[in-house]
Amino acid sequence: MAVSIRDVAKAAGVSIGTVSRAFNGYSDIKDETRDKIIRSAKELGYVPNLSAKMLSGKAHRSMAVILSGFMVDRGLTEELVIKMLHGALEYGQEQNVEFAVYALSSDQQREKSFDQFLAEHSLAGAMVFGLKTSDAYYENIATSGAPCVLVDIEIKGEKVGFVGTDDHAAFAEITDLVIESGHRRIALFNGRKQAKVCELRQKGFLDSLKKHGLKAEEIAYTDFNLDQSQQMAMDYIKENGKTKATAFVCASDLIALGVCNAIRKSGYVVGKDFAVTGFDGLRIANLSDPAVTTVDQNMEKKGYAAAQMLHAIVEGKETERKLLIPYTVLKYDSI
Amino acid sequence: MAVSIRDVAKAAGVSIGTVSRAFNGYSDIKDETRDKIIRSAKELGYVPNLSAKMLSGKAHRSMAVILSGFMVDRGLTEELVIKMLHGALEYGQEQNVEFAVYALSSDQQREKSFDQFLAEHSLAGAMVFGLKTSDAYYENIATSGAPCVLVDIEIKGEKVGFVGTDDHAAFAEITDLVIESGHRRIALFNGRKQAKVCELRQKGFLDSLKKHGLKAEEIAYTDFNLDQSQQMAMDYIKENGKTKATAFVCASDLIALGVCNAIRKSGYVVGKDFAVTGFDGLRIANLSDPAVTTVDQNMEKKGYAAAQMLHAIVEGKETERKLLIPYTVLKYDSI
DNA sequence: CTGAAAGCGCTAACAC
DNA sequence: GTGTTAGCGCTTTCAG
Repeated sequence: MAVSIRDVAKAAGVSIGTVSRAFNGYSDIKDETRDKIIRSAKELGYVPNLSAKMLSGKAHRSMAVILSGFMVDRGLTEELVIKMLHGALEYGQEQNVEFAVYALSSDQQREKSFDQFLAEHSLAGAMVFGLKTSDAYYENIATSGAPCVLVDIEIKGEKVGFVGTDDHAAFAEITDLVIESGHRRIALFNGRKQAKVCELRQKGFLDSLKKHGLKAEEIAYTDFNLDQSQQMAMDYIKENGKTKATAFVCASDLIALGVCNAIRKSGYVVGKDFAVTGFDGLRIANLSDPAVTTVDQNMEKKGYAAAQMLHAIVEGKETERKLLIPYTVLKYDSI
Repeated sequence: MAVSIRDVAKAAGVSIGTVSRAFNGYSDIKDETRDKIIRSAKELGYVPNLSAKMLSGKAHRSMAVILSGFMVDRGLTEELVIKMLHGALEYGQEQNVEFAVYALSSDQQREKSFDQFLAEHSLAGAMVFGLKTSDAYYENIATSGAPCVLVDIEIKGEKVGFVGTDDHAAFAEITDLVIESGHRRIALFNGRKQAKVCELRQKGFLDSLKKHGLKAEEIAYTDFNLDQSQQMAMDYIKENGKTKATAFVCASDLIALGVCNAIRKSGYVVGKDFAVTGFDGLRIANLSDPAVTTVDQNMEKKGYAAAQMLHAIVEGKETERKLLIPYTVLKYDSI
């Protein structure tokens, strides 16, 4: 058995209560006594037992970042996940609060409710990333009384917050850009039809077209997947050449890169024969040649803001419950 | 206060001991009683308190993945981190053991020893990724009695395991490839001089050259960083043109991509005027044009294997304590 | 099969 | 200032 507070007390010749006080920064204790206790503790290699601490009321109450669907949607948005984590964990380090990261599959969410998960892990709250409307927690969180901040998917609830991007505005803006560069026949290569963000992006796309008196030349749905979008674009270009859409507005950078590949493989030049835009601001979009015009979601900021909002909710502070993080349009030579 | 085992006991008209037994799958309990208990528990929304469980000896004992330097080395190897996590967490889901992920800075490692961290979080052990020899845990883990598996950096210790890549062999192999493609004046663009892996890779490089009766044309050190390597390659090519090295063997894909950019910006063609190789098997290496010849470390397998090894050590099972995961040479048109 | 009771390590009154 | 003690929620003997 590990060394406990009792061992320290014995070694220092005091009672366990005194040891406890010494460790919890109480002032009503003689410096001398405290020093002696600290010294004995160090010698014995005493490590306070968190479980016991929590049990006796002193909630350590850390927070968590829950990644939903992390194991399923492999490789889609690794960079976004990492950036979000960087942001969230940075906030944690700055404020000296600990964030543990967990990946929870749909099945795991079904087995154990959001509240149960938090309770089991003695968590004061969690921010959730990657949640889909079909996930068990989607319903779950709305009715849970526990502090929760969602990234990129909005749910209303007692202690629930939301941090996201104005997908509609961002997408309208990038579509505007394509139109302003002279294109009139424009196709949308969207992500999954069911996804909330895709719905918003599509709406932004259509609203921009409407504003300019245009109509969508084509709307296609993909799995946010490079190979698939490449194949679809390949087929489309083979069939139509340059007689139909001359610009491909894509719902993600991965889709856009697939389209770029298709254009090149079909013997055309990206940015000259066809315009392509992406969405996300992934590094590869910039490394591609020509660099793909895209919208940087500022995912790191989102992670940071979500952590901050969660912390505020947990602490019972007043805070905005809905936050849209400014995006950045990155215009490059692909249009 | 949340509902406790006592409430359930009262509701079901039994004692708390019986409730405990019912929940822990003991056989010596009447089905009828168990059903009643389960039902009451569900009605009351009972959630077992993990802290109490642990305190009373029943160690829940989950494991952790500790990311060292995650907040510092931003953007370097996101893809590798994610792949490692995918592997480790996949093992966790398969075996139904929970892995929590923590990011610990050098400072945090200094504040609290590895053992303390584990104890505080009631962790049975941890796998550590991204550790450097200068990190506090490097010394710490060797003397710790706790189960630990390190990825890509070897430490010996009582319950310490290692999962990595045969960097020496891999690097010799890719250098062989460059030589076989006809190059004779070959430069190494390495990573940080202090890094263990860089030492090994350099050795592999030199051994391959020696085997073919060649000598290094140039050895340069970078920070595993695209911009920096690009600048260095730029300067090198501007100064020497094609009169010196005609091939750049790089210690990472990021370095290689920087070199490729430099070659292009200098008006030369990658794979024709100069050969370039990378290391890591990042996706961008493949998306680049021409795709960069590289070595896939199979990071996902490493993560999986590390989780598996850790689990075995924690459970006290016999297991290999050192594992080199096979790498895959990906030959493309950059050489 | 089930109840009663002794802790697990710690905190927080309450004494002295 | 410091010792004493009653729990926190749960598991686990030990009786019956």
